[in-house]
Amino acid sequence: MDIKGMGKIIERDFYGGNTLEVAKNLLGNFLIREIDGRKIISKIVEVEAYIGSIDKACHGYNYKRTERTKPLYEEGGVTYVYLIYGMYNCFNVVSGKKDEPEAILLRAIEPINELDYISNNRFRKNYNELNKREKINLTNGPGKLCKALNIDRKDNLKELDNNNSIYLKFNLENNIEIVESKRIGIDYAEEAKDFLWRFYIKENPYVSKK
DNA sequence: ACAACGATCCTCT
DNA sequence: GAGGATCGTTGTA
Repeated sequence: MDIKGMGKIIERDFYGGNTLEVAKNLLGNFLIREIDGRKIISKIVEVEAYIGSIDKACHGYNYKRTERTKPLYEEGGVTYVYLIYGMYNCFNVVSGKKDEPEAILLRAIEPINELDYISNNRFRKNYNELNKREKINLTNGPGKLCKALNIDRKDNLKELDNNNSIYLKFNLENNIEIVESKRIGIDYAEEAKDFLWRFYIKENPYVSKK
């Protein structure tokens, strides 16, 4: 399948940079999910940055090391997938340097192809059977996009490269305006709840919250 | 061994 | 906007 603007794979050094910059630079690029013999393509439209050294919302705050937080300490370029509320998976791209617990949560994507596959994962029916509300709710949240792409903890701690089933590719025709705002669902995080570390593509209909 | 919690989502009103 | 679902992870003992 030919996708307009699709460039080469995003390589490991890209993820190793400053996490806030990497987060913004992810927007507009393509997420590729290979599963069940398919290649599902979507566009990243909303992300949040987490930086453990200074961020009370980060699972690796104050360099906390547990079984769960292990992936955060890897050199940027691996996955971090965890279960939340006993029901939903959240997918992160680990960023920054080794031993610095930093990652970027993917909060929303815009589906490009394989719409029936995504629709069935989410609502057990084909895309043309969805109502307007269901169509926009396919992938506009961190738990939703994992359900849509069939991502769970089996996908944790994997390199984001061609040898694995999740990786990114550049969008050579990326032309977006970025909005910065407060992150969602971290009211407990004291001063960190006000950090403007949520980034999304202005006016994109698949963003989870304005 | 156990209690408390959570980077969410869905269904109401 | 409010409330409930649901269970792995974590801290405490």
